[in-house]
Amino acid sequence: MDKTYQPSNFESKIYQKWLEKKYFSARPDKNKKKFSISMPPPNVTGKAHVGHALNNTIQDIIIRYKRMQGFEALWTPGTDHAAIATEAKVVAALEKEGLKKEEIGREEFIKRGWDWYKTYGDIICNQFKTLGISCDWDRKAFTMDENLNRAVKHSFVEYYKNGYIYKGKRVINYCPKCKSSISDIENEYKEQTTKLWHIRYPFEDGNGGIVVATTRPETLFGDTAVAVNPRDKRYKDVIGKNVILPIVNKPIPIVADEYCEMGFGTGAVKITPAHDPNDYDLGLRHNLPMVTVIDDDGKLNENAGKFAGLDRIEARKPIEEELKKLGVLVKTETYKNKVGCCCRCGTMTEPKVSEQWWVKMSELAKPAIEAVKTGELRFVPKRYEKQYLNWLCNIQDWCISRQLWLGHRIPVYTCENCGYVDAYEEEPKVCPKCGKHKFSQDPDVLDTWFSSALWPFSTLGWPNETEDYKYFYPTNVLVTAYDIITFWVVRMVFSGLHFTKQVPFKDVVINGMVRDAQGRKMSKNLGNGIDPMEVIAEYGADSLRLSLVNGTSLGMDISYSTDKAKDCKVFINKLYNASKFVISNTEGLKSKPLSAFKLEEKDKWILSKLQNLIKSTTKNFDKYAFGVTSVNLIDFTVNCFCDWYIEVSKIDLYGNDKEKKEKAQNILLYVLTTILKLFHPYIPFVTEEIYQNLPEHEETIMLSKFPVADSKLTFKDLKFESIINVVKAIRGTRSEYNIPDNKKTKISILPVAEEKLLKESCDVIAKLALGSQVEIISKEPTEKSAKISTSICNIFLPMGDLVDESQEKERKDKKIEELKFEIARSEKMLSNAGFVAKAPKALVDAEKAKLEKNKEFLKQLIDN
RNA sequence: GGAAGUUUAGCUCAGCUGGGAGAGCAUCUGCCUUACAAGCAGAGGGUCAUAGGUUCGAUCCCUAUAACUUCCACCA
Repeated sequence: MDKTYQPSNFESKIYQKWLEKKYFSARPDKNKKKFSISMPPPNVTGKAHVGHALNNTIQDIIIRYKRMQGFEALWTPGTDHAAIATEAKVVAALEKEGLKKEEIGREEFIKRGWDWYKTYGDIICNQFKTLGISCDWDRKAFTMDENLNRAVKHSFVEYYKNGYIYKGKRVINYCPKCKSSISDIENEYKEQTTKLWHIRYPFEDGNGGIVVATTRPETLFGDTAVAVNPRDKRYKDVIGKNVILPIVNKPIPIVADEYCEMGFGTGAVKITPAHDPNDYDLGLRHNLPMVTVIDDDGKLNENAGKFAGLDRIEARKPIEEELKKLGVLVKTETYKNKVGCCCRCGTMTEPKVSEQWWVKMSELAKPAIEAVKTGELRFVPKRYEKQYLNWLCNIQDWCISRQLWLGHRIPVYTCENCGYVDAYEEEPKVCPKCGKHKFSQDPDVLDTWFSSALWPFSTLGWPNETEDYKYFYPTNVLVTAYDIITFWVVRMVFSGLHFTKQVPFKDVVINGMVRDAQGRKMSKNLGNGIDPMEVIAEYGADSLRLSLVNGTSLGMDISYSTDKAKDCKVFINKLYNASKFVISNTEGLKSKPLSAFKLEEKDKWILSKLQNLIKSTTKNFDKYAFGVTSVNLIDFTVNCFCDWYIEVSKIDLYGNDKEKKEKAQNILLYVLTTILKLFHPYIPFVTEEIYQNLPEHEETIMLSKFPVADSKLTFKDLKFESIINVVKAIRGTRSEYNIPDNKKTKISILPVAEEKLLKESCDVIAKLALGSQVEIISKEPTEKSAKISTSICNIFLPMGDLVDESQEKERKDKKIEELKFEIARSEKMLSNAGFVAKAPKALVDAEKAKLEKNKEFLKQLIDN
């Protein structure tokens, strides 16, 4: 082993070995229980970020834990083609070459897409590998793979034949930059400061009129009515009349509709059915014509007259000028509102009437709601089920068509001869209606989430009933961030329930978002993103992994800075060094069962604590409470094992008693091995590295058996605790007297209880409390000493003239005060009739015992 | 407008079914003690956001308030 912990020396080597030995691979095995996870597939658009690292670390902890418990543990990795995002990247790459996608054509563009998928898919997967995650890479899937495409087509056709998919015209969100429709959840509302234009629409005689307030003057050309509230007295008399649409000079009606809020603006709204979802509905109610004024590029079209060709936003200024000129611009005011933006590119989306493919949601949503209500599907933490239910209970139909080239093409074909339209899993050869052979396929592709929705089962071979599918499906747990509950979790659940009649996973574990040290979102604009690869390069993958989960609680956001990885590296270094100590002192050891040895108090202490640690680790892992578990593991390693047991063990290791030495070696090795195994899911590399250097070990730690608590190694009444207290008391007093650690002192102990224990522990006390000599005495020494009282003994540090009488008195008085306070507190509690009557008996008894003990201690203190 | 979350040490956060407030980092003091100076030992530091309530007992449960965050819906 290296002198110091240097992760880069072994991490990639170990990973390579794991891969070669196929430790990650899982195959159906009837003799074992299975445990399966499908990895949320990262997009092939970019590099891994810290969020991926967190998400994958959690999954890896789970899967490694289960694998060590003997489950046939499958973790399926893969990537997502992210239709819209990838298309944008490929378009941008083309632009650099001075090309447009139309110029190279659909086929060539798709080819370029595949180059992209390959390159970036490999990049992100390789980055994931450096994290040390143990997914079965041989099963790596991609949402555009042929078998997944088959699953997409199969499910589409199934939905289609059963009437869940339909084509419909309505207002959708259209991104003029991506040149595609997007679904409602992809439309993000962002606050902006703009103007509110108050425009007068004159009556037909050219006088008066109605003033409307709008944030979108450029849609004026598409106005086909002005609406007012029917109960609005101000406009009672004008309903049914016409006003003249300025610039266009066209009469449009004033209609009455509850949609108008009387209190807002002037109470009158211009209605543009082609460019606003609410206006569209209102238009339908009032039978209004629809006039489209903005084209697919976001520019005004011929209906805007001389403004045609202008960008929708840029057109505002000249339109304002024109309105001013016409004398119909009443006023403008600054105004804050929210506008829909494309979640991929941030461009303001354009509500647009168009014909798209939809999935009818109301029926599909029902079983998905039930699954949570019955507990078949469980969210951890539970509160996230509200987000899920809230969305599903108010669900709208899902717009699944995208006007893109990358992605799964919609398998709907039209017979060019008779016009018969249908969905087909395989490209149709013969028209079932007319028998002719020429078809045209729908040009659109599917929303990327359509294929992701099938992920947990399509990656296992569905729609075929493969062995994998039968054995591993449904998966056990899904780990994902809360931001895609609606995008993805919901859709997997209803798709899974519909197609496989089962929930695709039992537990949904929600991890938080990783933010920067100030709690801000990591973003390119702020430049505050942390590259996990850089963290790994500097501190190692184990440190990164541990730093992302240690001390966190599930579902909470994490403010991350690389300092955390540094802190973890410091700890791992500690573990590494402790291991080196154990290994160098157990060379060639043939271990024996610990029952073969006569255990002392210190041994019982560490062994009992370890059994409790095993129990709590298992319990917490089963609850997905990884944050608290690693804190406990670190605490035990540092504060029990390193600080006390290792130090104490040196007495036996370097002493002359052979049996004691062998016992110490066995216990050290057992405790270390157990710690390594408990820690392995968090820090797989370093634990494997150390494990391989142990005098006894199996082929790999990752397939070794996860520790189980041994009741034979669990003891009650851990007396070593009082020795620890003695040591701490001496150390404290030494520090009080400013005795430097390089100066040892004589320690005399006058027992008041546990005399045998104290006698046996003289060497321990000498070692840990820097005693030049430790003696058990039967009466107070005559030498001038500092005196320390503990519950089992009085301790004397003979220091001659250094002893400060007032300090001594102060310490004694302080201790007496403390005890008196404690006693008063206990007496108060016990004299409270309510407490004695209602509190649990064990608690009352414990309080009584404590009171007695303290009273005795106090008496002893005062008497001496 | 609807919903959820957060508020605990200087900082970042833990705190399981209500029974004496914890960690890491930072700070101060002393030590190169043969696993570790990336270390060891000791110390200081908190009205658990505020106000009520329930309870023998509240950081924890309930109500209200304040600040911040997130999700959903969205007013021209």
